[in-house]
Amino acid sequence: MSRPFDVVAVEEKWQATWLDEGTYDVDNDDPRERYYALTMYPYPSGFAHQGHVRNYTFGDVVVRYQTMLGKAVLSPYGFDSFGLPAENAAIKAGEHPRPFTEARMAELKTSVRRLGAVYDWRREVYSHDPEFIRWSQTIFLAFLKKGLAYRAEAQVNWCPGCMTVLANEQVLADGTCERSGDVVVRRFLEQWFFKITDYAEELLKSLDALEWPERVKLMQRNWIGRSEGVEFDLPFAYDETKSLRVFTTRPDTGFGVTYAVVAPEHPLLSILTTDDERARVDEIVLRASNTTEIERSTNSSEGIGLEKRGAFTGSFVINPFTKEQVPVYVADYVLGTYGTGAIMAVPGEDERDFEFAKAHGLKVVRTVQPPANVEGAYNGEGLHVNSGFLNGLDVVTAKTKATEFLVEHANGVAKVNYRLRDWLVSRQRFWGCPIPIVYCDDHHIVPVPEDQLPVLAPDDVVIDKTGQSPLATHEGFLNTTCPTCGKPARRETDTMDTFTDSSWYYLRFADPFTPGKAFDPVQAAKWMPVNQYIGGIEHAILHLLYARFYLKALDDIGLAPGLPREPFQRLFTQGMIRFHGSKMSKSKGNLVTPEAYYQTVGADGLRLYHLFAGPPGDNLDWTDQTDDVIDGCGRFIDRFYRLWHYRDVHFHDVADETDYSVRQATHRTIARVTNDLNRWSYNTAVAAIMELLNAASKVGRSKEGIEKATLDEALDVMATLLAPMTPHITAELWQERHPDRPGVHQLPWPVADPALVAEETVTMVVQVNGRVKARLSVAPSISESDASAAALADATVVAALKGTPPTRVVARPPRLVNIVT
RNA sequence: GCCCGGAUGGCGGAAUUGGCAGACGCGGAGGCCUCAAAAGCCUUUGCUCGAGAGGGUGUGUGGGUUCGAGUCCCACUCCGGGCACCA
Repeated sequence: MSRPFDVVAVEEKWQATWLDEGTYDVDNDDPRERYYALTMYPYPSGFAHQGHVRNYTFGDVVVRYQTMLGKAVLSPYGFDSFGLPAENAAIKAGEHPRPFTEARMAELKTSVRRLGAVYDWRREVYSHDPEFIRWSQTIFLAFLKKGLAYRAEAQVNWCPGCMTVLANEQVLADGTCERSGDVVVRRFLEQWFFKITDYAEELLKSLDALEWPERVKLMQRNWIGRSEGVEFDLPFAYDETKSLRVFTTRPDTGFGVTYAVVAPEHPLLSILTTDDERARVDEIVLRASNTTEIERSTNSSEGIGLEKRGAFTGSFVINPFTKEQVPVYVADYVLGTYGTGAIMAVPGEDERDFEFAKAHGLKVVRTVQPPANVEGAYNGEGLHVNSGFLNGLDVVTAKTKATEFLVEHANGVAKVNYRLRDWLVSRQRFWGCPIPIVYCDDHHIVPVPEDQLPVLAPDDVVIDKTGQSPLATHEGFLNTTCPTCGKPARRETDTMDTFTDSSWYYLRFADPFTPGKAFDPVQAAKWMPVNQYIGGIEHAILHLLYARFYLKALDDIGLAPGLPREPFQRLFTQGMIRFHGSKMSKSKGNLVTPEAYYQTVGADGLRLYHLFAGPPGDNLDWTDQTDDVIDGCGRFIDRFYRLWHYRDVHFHDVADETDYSVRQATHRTIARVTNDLNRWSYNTAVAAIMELLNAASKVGRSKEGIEKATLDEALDVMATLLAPMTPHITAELWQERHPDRPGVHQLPWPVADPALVAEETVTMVVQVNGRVKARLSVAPSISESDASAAALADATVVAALKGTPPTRVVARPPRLVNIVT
């Protein structure tokens, strides 16, 4: 592309200006109305790719637009710089992860600056900064003190090859480790947890008030998984003083309980198991303990070996509804970690119970009358049958009655259960925030005193290819003394999940200035909550849930007084970029870097493309046509540049009707673009400005020409509207024409003149039997009868009617009249 | 399997409340400028019948509600995403 101006020079000039002058630095005591715009801080993966470009373009439009609306906009930048990829890359290169990570940070920083995205760089944070680590550890210890952090034995995915715990995502579908290929086993390990389950109800309830995409809220609701039911006792048949406690959401189906099931991990299992059955039960328990949860579920979805996944224990319990004895089974389809780890099985109304009953020849009793032709389990609405005192009742009523019955006769208690589990934060990794704990033989778990924080990982670690946690083998780090008694002690060698860093970084951004504090709540409160959070949909659950939990917990332990309990008021999730159909990512080697485009269409052209290509929330396909569209965006900027310099424009002196129509278009564009920006419809905002340029250009270049003031107004408005989107060229052109005025980005956002937005005449469509026959120009205030009369008087309409009298005339003035014959 | 979202020209997409389908852009066709090209500019472009005026048809498929449906309802197909034994 040949451009009418030097793109690179213009863009570099303004990038330097914004950076040197700190144009977008904001102080905590700024008197203007506040706006906190935050783009999720990135994992530093090197130079930016199109996903970053898209992300930071959207963020930058928000920052610049809100600034022009007169607000003090907080726009910080930082790095989620701990994490597995750096550790793995460092192992591969035989390097320490820090220089590796910092080199990638420098690269990404170069990229975002070159894009023209503006930040208050004084507030930059990164997770591996010793100061950030200090406060992450302080928060951990505060959680510990208030009982929100605890240590417990947990079943984890353990890779024997890597000698470490794996996250579920790191275990492949066939149950092997994604890195070493070893078969992953389940293992009990002492691990640190955060008590996020204490907040399940609040996390669920306060979702309602958030201006987030509904699907993200829905995903979180499902993840939390609230369910209401009853917990009650099934007495042992041989000894009614003992009982098996179960949880159900369907107490109304109690008459259909034909067996009970306990999880392989259930504490009463050995008591329930008779000698005759012990061998078969042990087999189930062994199998379950060697199988990951992923495998367990894979088996079920493929329907493999249900009869092998459970066995009779030899014992019976009494169904409190029927007083009948029912057998107790052990099966791995019941989870030890949910509810009471035991269930009442109702094969008539529960599909899993039905399948299991079929495989084991157990009795099936229907308690809710299903519609005709239902074969298997039926869990829908219906009237109760075979259910004693519940017969004839609908499900809701029967639930209430059955709950009352269980409360009275079976130690029943109404109970709410959540699918959400406590957050396991221990990672057997090196490149993360060390957990600040010391283990002493006498004093057990001892927190590292605050004046000894931060606990930093030593630099001279050997990171070799075994993948063994380097901290556990580093004698100098591992061996310490007990802060309480001074005797030799061991340090905790696990690090924290990196999601802990991203759970509070937004608070540090709000106030990284107050010495001796992670953040001063009074200062942070000036910015919080984040008004607009922008990021990828892949963080819909974990990051956004953990961050919500953190802020609530910080408030409850007294570290965040006066702050809101929700961090992110408005959330926007942008779509992914796909490259010929598959996800664009570094690991797939299909990155399209922005560098080449900076030379041709510039950052402005590339930004315009990302804004124009489609709805910001939709996925974007990078195809063979993409470069053509990007060139088109560059051409648009060039056409704007030429019109700005009156290229081929003719002027006339006295404004006429055509000029008036240009003025109308100008003000209507202000209204449209403002509305579009507020509703995240950047693609239509760009289209509206293109239309205005087309219209002004057409009139200006016509033989009759244009009045200068009219064209200048249109051009100034276009520059202002484009300023958040294509900041470089608009800043340059504005400075050129208005050297004495403030820069375009310091201007107030334009306001449309209502008189020019209002329409004097509108096109009214006349239909005959729903087909358009005529278009009439009418006043917007036209009455129903006038509209009908005008329609019926139209010659084309009369011709189309061919004398047939209308049976009905539907008038919807001023847009439409439909004549029905 | 369950739960969500989506399907509009050759392509990306627009149509905010049920009221002119296809804004804007890409691509295509024709033209102007030029010795020629690039760049730029102009015209045109859903499909189809017609020389034309004009007509028919058209928003994944089938049905429905309505004077009127891309938009609402029912059933289905395909695509994308989330969860995956949570009792």
